[in-house]
Amino acid sequence: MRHTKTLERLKESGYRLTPQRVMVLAALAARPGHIGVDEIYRQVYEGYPYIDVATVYRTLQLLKNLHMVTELDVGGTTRYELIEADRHHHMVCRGCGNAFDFSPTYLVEFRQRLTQEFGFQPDLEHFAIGGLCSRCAESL
Amino acid sequence: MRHTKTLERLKESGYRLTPQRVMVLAALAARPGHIGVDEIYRQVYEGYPYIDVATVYRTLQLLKNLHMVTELDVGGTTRYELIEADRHHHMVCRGCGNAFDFSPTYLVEFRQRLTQEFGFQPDLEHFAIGGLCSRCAESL
DNA sequence: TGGCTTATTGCAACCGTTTGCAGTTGTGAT
DNA sequence: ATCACAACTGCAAACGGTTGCAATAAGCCA
Repeated sequence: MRHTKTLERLKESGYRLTPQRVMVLAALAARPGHIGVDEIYRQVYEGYPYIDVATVYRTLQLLKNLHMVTELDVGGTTRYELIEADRHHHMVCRGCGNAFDFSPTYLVEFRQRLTQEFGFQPDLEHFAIGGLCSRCAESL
Repeated sequence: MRHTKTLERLKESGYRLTPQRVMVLAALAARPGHIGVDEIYRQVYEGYPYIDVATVYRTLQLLKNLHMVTELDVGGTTRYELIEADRHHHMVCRGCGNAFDFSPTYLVEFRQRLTQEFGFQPDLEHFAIGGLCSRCAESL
């Protein structure tokens, strides 16, 4: 169970461990990578047809605030991913829609300059950048 | 008229110069800075009550694709801005919601590394980053 | 175990944005 | 000036996501 620790953390944070939340987390854990709300909803629905989309959205919102999932905009559709130990950022290709990872070290210089020169503290935890991957760039 | 050139460019690109489009551009030009769809809609409505929100959205989408406006997400609400000669990026404060500008030079190192090491070509034209401005950071 | 409190849920209505469609209108050619 | 045609519009319906509310149930304590 990849999400057992996440469940414990939820409880420790003072939130209730409802079946709906467990099932949403199970759905997130079942499929590695970025998964859409509709997929989560469908999977939970299989085991519990009384589930409401609103609950799925509220759960995802909660998990996002607790930094347990990342919200990621992939070509117009919002997708979610369980946060694992190894933090990374995303490059989302506007050609094929795939998401690639890159290390936070790529942004340290950028962050430093904004902080030093403007006193601005950028949110870079869940940072994603659009663009064109090498394969799609070739096939143009 | 700050947007006369934009109008000409629209026509040159093969798009029709409809009254609705002219009025949307006028609304964008009337107020400097970032402006919301509702404000644009209301202002156009004053002079032409048959205008539909869908038309406003479609026009903004078109102008965005032609790189004549920037779309900017300021604390959950989407805002638009006419692109003028001096390009800049945005820092959006999650405390006060204000948007500050910074020069594209801040991102050259970041872009170079992504391109060289992954072959990924990031879209940085209309780049915005969330965070906390110095004033809001102080008052915490 | 049972009862209390309050977070959480399902429902339905809502919001901002997008889309299909049939009618309209800008534009370029005649 | 008129015509023809595709681009464009307004409308209404749809979409993804959010919110207010009354009913439910998780967690805690006795």
